[in-house]
Amino acid sequence: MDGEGLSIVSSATLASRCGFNPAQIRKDLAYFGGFGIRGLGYRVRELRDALRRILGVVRVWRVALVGAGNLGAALLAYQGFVQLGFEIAAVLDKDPARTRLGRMKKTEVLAMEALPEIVRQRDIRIGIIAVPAESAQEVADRLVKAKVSAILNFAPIRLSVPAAVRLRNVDLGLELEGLAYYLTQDKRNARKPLLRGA
Amino acid sequence: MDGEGLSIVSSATLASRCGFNPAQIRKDLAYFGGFGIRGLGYRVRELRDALRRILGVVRVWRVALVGAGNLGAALLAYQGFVQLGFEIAAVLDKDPARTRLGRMKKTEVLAMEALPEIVRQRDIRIGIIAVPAESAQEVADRLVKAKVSAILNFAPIRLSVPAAVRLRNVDLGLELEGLAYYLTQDKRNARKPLLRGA
DNA sequence: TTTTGTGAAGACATTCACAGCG
DNA sequence: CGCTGTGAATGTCTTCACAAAA
Repeated sequence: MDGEGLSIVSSATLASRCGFNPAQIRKDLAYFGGFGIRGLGYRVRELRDALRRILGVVRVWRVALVGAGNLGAALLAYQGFVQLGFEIAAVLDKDPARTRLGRMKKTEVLAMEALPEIVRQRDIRIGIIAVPAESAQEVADRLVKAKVSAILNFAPIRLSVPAAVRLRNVDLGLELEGLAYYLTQDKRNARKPLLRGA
Repeated sequence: MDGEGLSIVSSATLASRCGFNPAQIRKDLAYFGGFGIRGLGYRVRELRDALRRILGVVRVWRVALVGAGNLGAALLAYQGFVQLGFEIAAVLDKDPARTRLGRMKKTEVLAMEALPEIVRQRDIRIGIIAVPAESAQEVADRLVKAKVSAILNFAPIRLSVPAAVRLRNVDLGLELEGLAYYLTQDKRNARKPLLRGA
């Protein structure tokens, strides 16, 4: 909106732009401290800066990416991260030689053994798991031992980590399943007695 | 569980395995029709089959993947899909020649012009958007025009599509932001007066 | 005026606790 | 007995509606 030259925005506009209810927007923003102006709305820049601060995006978070296969390469190439204040400060792989990115992108791929050292040296706080399901728990354990505070997991498996470690899962298969569920509800697939029986 | 030789499972076991409350498990399963046995639990295979039917995973869903860059390649390589009943029946790209996968994987990359035809021919119902944010809305429009019923969007942008089309978003940046938010709450980053002011 | 911030109402979700059934 | 299925109780989230403020 700042780019569009808007300097003020109302909860109603925000709501319609992102598909929520205006009251929702106000409640949520007010929860963090009420930086709107009655009768007017929210100053766009001020709001943006406040949200950045709240989300913790003012500082740069250094991230360790574990798994340099296709998904790892995609994440490494993903532009969005930088803008949001994330820096992939290290890429590791069980087998650094046989990766999909080699030394392309000028990123050296390290062996897993280097993890504790590199996390400490580069003050890394977040780990991304982009390895197959089989090795995901082991990688998670290593990340925890290396003292990252948060993990973003792309492996389709439920990891167990200490409560103190923030864990977030992105399961691509589950996302598709969610869509499939709604599709089966629709017209075409008749509402057969779904349940019971073979 | 079937693989582990378990033939019966209780809501309590299910709950502890996936981190929910037993009552929650029972409520949710009962909502779809009550296929448990009182005093005993749920028959594992029966439950699995019922869930598959409910989720619509008994049939194979054909998917069109748009965008053959890094992310597209990662999705194409992702094993999990097949097992869940998804088949990437077509890969398209604005510029089929300059893709990250070329003709590797034996998957031919088609030009966008082929979309309507291929969707019809191969009975594709789901589209995956793995293109940069700039072109995502255009791709979405094309998918809608080609009559897919659902879209899984990986571009970091809010798409607008007709209500009849199921839309699901996976925003990698947002996932990280969520983690960052919790990290800022923790010990280290002191709870400075977050709000107001520059 | 206009639009925020917010109690109160309403909707929705989770959990409890127990009747009912195998 | 043991465990499901389910009303009732509790808790949480969303929306309404309006006083307060610019």
